[in-house]
Amino acid sequence: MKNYEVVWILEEIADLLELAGENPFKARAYRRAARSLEALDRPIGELVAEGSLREVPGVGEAIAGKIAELVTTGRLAYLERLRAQVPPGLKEMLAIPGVGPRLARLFYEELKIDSIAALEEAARAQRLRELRGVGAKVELNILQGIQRLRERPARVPLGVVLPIGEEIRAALAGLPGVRRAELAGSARRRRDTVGDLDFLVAAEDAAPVMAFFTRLPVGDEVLAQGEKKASVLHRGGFQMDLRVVRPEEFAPAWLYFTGSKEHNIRLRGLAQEKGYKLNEYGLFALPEEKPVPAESEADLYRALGLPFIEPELREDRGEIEAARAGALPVLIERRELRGDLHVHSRWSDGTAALKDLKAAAAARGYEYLAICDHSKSLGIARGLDVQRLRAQWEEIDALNARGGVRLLKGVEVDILADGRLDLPDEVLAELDVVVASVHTGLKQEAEQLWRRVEGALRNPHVDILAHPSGRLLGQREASALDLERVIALAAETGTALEINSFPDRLDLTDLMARRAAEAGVALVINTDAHAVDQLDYIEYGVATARRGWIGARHVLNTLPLTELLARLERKAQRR
DNA sequence: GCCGTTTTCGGCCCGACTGTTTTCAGTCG
Repeated sequence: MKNYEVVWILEEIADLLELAGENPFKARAYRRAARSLEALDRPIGELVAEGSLREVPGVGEAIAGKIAELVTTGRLAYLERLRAQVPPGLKEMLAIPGVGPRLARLFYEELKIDSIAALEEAARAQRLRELRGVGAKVELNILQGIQRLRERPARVPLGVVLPIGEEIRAALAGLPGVRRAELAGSARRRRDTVGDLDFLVAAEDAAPVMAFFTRLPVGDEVLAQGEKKASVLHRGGFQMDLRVVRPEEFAPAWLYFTGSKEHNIRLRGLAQEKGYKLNEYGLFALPEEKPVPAESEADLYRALGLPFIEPELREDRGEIEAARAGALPVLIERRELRGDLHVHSRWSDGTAALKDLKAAAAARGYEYLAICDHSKSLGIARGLDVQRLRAQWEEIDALNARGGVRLLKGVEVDILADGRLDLPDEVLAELDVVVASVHTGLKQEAEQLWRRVEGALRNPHVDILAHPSGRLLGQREASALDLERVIALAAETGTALEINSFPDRLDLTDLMARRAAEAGVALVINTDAHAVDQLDYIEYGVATARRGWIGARHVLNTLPLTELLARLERKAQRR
């Protein structure tokens, strides 16, 4: 059983406990355990086998017992009892904005409503308003909520919302009376997808900022509006939230609204231990609530006895413990990258000429750029055969003769459905960089996929496995390939794994990249750019790496050119 | 259900907004 399957089940138990009207702290305990296990860097089965499950924060005797049952038998009697007790439709109702466990339960107990469809019908028939605490407005909101649920895109890729967020942030920052405007929430933490875009503004007078925000041309509908807080639905279907605070409240507010929720809960717990109260307005010494001065987030962390924690780490995935122990990682920064090792040109399905890519790389301060066009089997992408590949080398040599950014001869060679590579070894041996990837047969069984990838990893000429899971955000799930096995073999063979920066890939994910780095696997942050401007996608790959606790020492394309080439050569010579 | 330089029992993060209410419950983040 996969870790994420255990996590889902614990979350389902939490939902069901809430719907059953159980002690809410019990449900929270299951959620906390789920969060801890999500961040675990080992298979849960191993912990069960060695009896160390209870060392995981939030996992006590009862939950450990249930996980053990689940992992060893594949079933959980407790869950089955809960499922039998709570109709499945109640859980589905929780997805409707404005419907929580109490309302779902009320609808079921009083009106026997056990599905979204039945709820919609009852709301239309105006039967919900008969219930105590429910009026016409709630009924209307539920109908709109159901509508929105059907229309809304799930979470939106970071690469889509971040440019929008930055533009609006800049506009807010330019308003008269605004001292500061920043992104917060999951966009600031650089999660791969963003549910809603959060803005925080420091201003003495909130009214003009609220007025501007609720009348943005890109806004479709104002969902909520108070004196200092508003929510607007963006035309793209995602929600945008604004908070306006007084300038002296900015630091605690930014900390608070950046989250994650789980990180905040831990910080508040630490504050309590130290005799403080922490909220979005500041840190206060109890019992008289005397404010503790803090001009920055770093001041607040310091008051709690911690060093500054980078936003990308704030997920309660061990960063609090690491901070307390003085063991926070030094995270990679974009300027540390000396080149991009996976770029397409006009030679296959890219749009840019080699000379323009070279100029663009120079403009970004790079030392090298690997041209990795597709190999011939990818006909749809005008993949290169040996002859055209050699012709491309001539152009590369001519450009390199002029000095400046060094173009590396590379290829993105297809791992064919039968496991062979799409180019002969003797050709691969002549290249500076070989990136291998699976583009077809992504729906194969895990074992079949594994045999294909295993062959590529064991090939002495393959330097990098690109976009290992094959996922496309919002379009295609990760393949069944067992990435734990890939990581183990990549470590053994000295093959690097790619963090692909393309906004709908971000593959490896933050968590998998972290596991790979911890297993001693070298990582490469690439864009997979098919156009000049896409070289800037590198920002999202760097963000993913940072969320994976990764520093420059784990990443091959931080190496100077000669060291990089020596490192790539080393694998080929291991045989 | 978890957890403990106050604690093995009694707590468990905290506030804004909304809607239905005459003082608060539910939801959300």
